[in-house]
Amino acid sequence: MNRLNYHHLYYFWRVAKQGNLTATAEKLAISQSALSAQINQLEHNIGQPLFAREGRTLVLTELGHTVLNYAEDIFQRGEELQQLLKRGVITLPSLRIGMLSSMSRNFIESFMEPLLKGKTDASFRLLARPQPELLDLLAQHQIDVVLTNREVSLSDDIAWQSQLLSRQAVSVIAPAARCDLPEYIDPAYKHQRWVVPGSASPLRAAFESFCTQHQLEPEIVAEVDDMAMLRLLARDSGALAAMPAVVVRDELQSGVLSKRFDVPNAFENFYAVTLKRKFQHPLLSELLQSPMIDAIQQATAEQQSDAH
Amino acid sequence: MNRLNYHHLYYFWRVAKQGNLTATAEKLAISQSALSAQINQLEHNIGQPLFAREGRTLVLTELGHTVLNYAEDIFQRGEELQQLLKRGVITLPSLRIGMLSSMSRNFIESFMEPLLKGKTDASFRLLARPQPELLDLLAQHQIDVVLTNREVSLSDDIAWQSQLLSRQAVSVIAPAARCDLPEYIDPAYKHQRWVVPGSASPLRAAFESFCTQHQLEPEIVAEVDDMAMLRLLARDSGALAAMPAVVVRDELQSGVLSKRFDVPNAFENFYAVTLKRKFQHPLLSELLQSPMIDAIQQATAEQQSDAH
DNA sequence: GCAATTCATTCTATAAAAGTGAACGTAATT
DNA sequence: AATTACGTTCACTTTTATAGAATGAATTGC
Repeated sequence: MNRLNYHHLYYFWRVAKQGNLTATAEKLAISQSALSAQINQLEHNIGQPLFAREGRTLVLTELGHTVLNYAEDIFQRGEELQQLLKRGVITLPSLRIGMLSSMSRNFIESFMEPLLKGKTDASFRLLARPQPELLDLLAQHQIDVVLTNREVSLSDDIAWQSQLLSRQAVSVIAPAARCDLPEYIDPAYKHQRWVVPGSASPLRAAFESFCTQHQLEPEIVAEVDDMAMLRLLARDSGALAAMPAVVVRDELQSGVLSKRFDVPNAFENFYAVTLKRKFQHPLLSELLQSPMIDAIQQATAEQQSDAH
Repeated sequence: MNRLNYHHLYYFWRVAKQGNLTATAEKLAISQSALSAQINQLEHNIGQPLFAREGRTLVLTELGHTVLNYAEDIFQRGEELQQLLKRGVITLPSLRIGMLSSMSRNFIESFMEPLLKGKTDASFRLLARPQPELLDLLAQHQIDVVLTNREVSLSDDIAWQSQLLSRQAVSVIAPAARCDLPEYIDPAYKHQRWVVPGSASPLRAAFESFCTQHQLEPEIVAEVDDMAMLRLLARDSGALAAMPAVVVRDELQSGVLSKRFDVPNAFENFYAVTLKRKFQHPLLSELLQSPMIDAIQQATAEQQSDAH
């Protein structure tokens, strides 16, 4: 390998982010043959493939992912420079946050609090998608962080970095009209109508095991994957709900709903998943070490030791 | 400006660091005419000069310095990538430390302590030079940090960042044979032989004013700019010495020398000067926030409040 | 299951770029 | 005043990038 050709690397960066040669060629306003040739040259110089040609699509190899990480650092900084040269000021790029569709909006909101009331002038973008798509976007550096309540499984060629942000107990939530129900498990709960998380959720499993243990025979009115939806149903269906209290924070405060008790040993975990990279978006670094996170983690630690 | 040409930028980087077109062209194994043309194109694309042609030399403009900062981030990361691709491992580049020749070696050593006994496998390079040369090297990104006891004056086009590391009291140091001398200012000090810092040093000024104030009439045996030399003279000349205690830390500990008292309101400041950059060498970040620095700064704060 | 479609690769010719070397212009040096 | 050091300019050559057409291989649609 002679000297790294930064234009080849630039093309690689664009293609790897896009995941598609034809579309990238169009964006770059060159022919796909040219683009293909340039990327081949890069691979040839390096001596190893960056893409695996699977069928008619390009998939990053492990090395490809590594190189993409570097390229991301290099060209993000380059884009910043270009902006500076054009406009005379540096504006931080938006922080791109991906959230799992089914997550609690309240949780997300409190996570982003420093951004909202921030002295920072930077903007952010937020998108809600299913988990696999989020991880794809993350791998391609289309987003900076994924907020999820599902653990990520380790992948061969991508170095995820997963930070536990918070651990919420699952609570039994009742409408105001049912606040006669006791604040502990009791035969009164034996035959009740419930709205519960979807069966894909670990919360649901915990709830089911809790029912079995205490011989509850719940009538499941609705099972819903989406926490925002679950919240509405908890509020409006008249049924009991099993869910993390944070989801209905506002309603608990206003008294529309009331929490009866926590389901023991049932937790929802919240994770921030990022790629292992040298240079993190400065706003993200701020969020991940914000005092709110510390508070949550401390509380989490207490919960855990309480559980003992 | 179309799209940033990274090869132009690369050449610019090399030339700006070297400060000389001909030599850079030779290193890059291209003709200087080619190099000149490429850099002209970069400037033409940007629309503004990056170098001022002063006589027969190239001097970075203010914009040039800004661009160099970005280029440094970009291509240092690129070099890392190349190394990874070639050797399969990432080894941190050496941390390049510039020290003012006249500084206390003990101070430098304690500053670098985390590096020496570090779990880190990274190496460092250390060079001692006069202040202006150090600042030049820093501006050209040839070194990562300058350790100095002389304040840096603000420059038009370079954004220095100067961090006060430590503040050392100036002490009166005596050979073991003279430890009969009192531990406070006393007529006994009126006629003594002294070795003292050179007249360029603020320490010397402080010492002189101290002498005037207490009507001492010192016989100056030697005045020396270099702290390492001063240390040797303090140890071997038999004369008293005015210097920061840290310089002769070892001798004080072993009892070869003894500290009589601190000269009031006379301090030597130690600064770490860096360029304002987004991505600092990781080892440097470590050093600048090491517990040793905290300790020193705390002690400094106490000294300062003591002085009140 | 066969055409149509999508997406990447390969090949050749051409256009664009980066490169050389000699000549030139200035400032500093002797 | 001659020499040297260093950067620029110019005419020319070499290298590299690109377009476009042809090819191949995997999906998609009927």
